[in-house]
Amino acid sequence: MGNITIKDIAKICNVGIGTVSRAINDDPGINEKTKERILKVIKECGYVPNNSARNLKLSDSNTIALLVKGIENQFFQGMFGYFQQELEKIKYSFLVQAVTEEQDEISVALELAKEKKLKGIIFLGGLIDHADERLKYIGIPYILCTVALNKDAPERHCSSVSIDDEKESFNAVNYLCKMGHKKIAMLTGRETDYAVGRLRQEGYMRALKANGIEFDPRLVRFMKDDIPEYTIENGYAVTKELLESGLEFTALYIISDVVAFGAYKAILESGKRIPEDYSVMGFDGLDVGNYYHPSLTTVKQPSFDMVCKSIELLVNEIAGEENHQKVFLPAELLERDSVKKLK
Amino acid sequence: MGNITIKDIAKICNVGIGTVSRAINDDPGINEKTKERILKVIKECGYVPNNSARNLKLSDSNTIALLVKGIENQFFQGMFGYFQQELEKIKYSFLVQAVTEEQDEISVALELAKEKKLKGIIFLGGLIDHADERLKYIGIPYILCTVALNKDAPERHCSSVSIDDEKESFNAVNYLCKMGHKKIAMLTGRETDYAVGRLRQEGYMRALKANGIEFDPRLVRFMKDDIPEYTIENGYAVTKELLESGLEFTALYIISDVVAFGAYKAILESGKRIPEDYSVMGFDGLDVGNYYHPSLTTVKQPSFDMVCKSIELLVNEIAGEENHQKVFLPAELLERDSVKKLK
DNA sequence: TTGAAAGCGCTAACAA
DNA sequence: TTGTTAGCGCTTTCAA
Repeated sequence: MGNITIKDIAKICNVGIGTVSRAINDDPGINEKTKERILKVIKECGYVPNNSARNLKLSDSNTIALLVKGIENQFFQGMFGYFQQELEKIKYSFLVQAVTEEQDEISVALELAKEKKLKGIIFLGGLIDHADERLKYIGIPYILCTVALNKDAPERHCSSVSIDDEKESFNAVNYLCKMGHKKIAMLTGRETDYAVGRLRQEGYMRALKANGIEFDPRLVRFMKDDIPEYTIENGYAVTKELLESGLEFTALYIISDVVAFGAYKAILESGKRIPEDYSVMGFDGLDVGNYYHPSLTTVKQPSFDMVCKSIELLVNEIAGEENHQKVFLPAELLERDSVKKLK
Repeated sequence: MGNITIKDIAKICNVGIGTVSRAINDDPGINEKTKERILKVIKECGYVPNNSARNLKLSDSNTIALLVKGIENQFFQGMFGYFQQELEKIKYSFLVQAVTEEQDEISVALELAKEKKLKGIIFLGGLIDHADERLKYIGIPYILCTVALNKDAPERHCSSVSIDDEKESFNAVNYLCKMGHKKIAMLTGRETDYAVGRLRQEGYMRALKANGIEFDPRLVRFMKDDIPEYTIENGYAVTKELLESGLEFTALYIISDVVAFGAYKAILESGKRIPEDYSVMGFDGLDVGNYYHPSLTTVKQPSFDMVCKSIELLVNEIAGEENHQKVFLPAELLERDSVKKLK
């Protein structure tokens, strides 16, 4: 019996469907008594309005959607709550749409925008190295959040919010150098990666140079192609290889915290200690890093600020602002216990 | 210009809207040439069909929805892929809908069922201790997956798939006893919990009894009320208190792996070792437990089997089967490195 | 192989 | 304060 419609309710209550609609939608121009009576019947019948019909009719919603490519990404997950909370403050409703690895986020965005009559879209992840011209058909404001911006990347016709990957990576490695490390290995993205992985590697190389350290390509290790990219499994496998190579190093700089946790396992399992034998530095600033032993020193991405800035830019654009901005927010080095100072 | 409709396309192509619809939907009864021509125009115009209109018109879909309460739950996340893959095999489309802590999963289910004309719903998490009579209005088959079934819980008018929490918990603690442990502490759910926490605690107590060990209530610790329930933070806080209490114990049995990771931190931070000073046993069987040091001995819930069985029951019900079943699947004890054999 | 038209369930404008 | 009605964009008969 899932097929009761507004018509049935109207009939039962002996009113017009317009009146039922008014009761449902808290319309001011309705008699309290009538409303109560209708609501009572609705409850008794278990009537639920059909959202498709509603969306179809409504000329616009007040909804902003968050399109997440990589919903399992812990760093992203930490941001959902912030989005929800901040969007609620300014009276937008909020919708999270997960996009799988295989799905095309542009198609999803296009469809969703129409179906839900969205006011705006925030892309979280994905869209890395292609600007798709179909985006121009989207017809509503959208913004890219936490998307690594390769300098060679195609120009986009929208605003974006991210960190400056090259610079923050430089700072991280520079910190390791200042702590006395001279042999610093790095775990980065896949060898073919031209986004985050490349940018952070560039920062690494610049920091070495600035500290007069010669770059040793053997100390840079790429995520394996046959394992999902930024995972604990991949970190474990790559670190194990690095350790077995017999190459000397005192610090290991890793492109993401999750990968670093895999490195922890490989190091500890080999009988070595952190940070006594190897210092480890991560990137992202996941809370869970506090709960590893020793707690992970890392670069914390300003997720809350990124959320706020993204919303601000998007809302401005919804309000008519036409200038697109590329905003880079500063990250923060979190000194915890996994890096040792060398004399 | 996000407002192109099927009508516009029809006009441009000089055909009826019916023909455009046929082109979009791969309808057999359409001339190949016409179809190509229309598809070309559609692409050029960036036309995207409106799903609301489509859903409204369609008399039924072929979609099964997964309603997840607690999308951040790692154990659940591990199941998404399985659902996707298994549902695809039998040609159902698949939809994940996250339900937040505050949302009412029944309302969400009711709305979604109508909006998307669903064939069936799988509830993952939530719905623990209340059977809501509104569910009878849902009008389509649904099933409860991984929901702890308290024996006192209200009778439900649907099938369910889960493990036998009491029994598996008994096995886990019995194993610790067989390994020579006599002082076994337990970390369980909140003190007010009447679902998983209570059931697993009952298993714990029965195992102690079966092994002639006297129950010491001081060794049972509940998740703190001011911290999200099954989290690493809570595990850390509770374990820290337990350690500081000075109570003696050689093994710590923990209601969930994630909570156990928090316990790891508290133990290691206090200068003690696992398993030399304290053996630790988790519950769930998360892969990530392999990457802690030492790897976590735990009870693995048969997530893949649970997915398959849930789908099987649901599909049978969609096909007309009327008997509801409560299925309990066996869990598996994963012996890894965090439990030491005492002489 | 095609076009015209009905109607899915709802909201909102208009009339009463 | 209420009922009636047009029409949102689509699919699917029915007739041509």
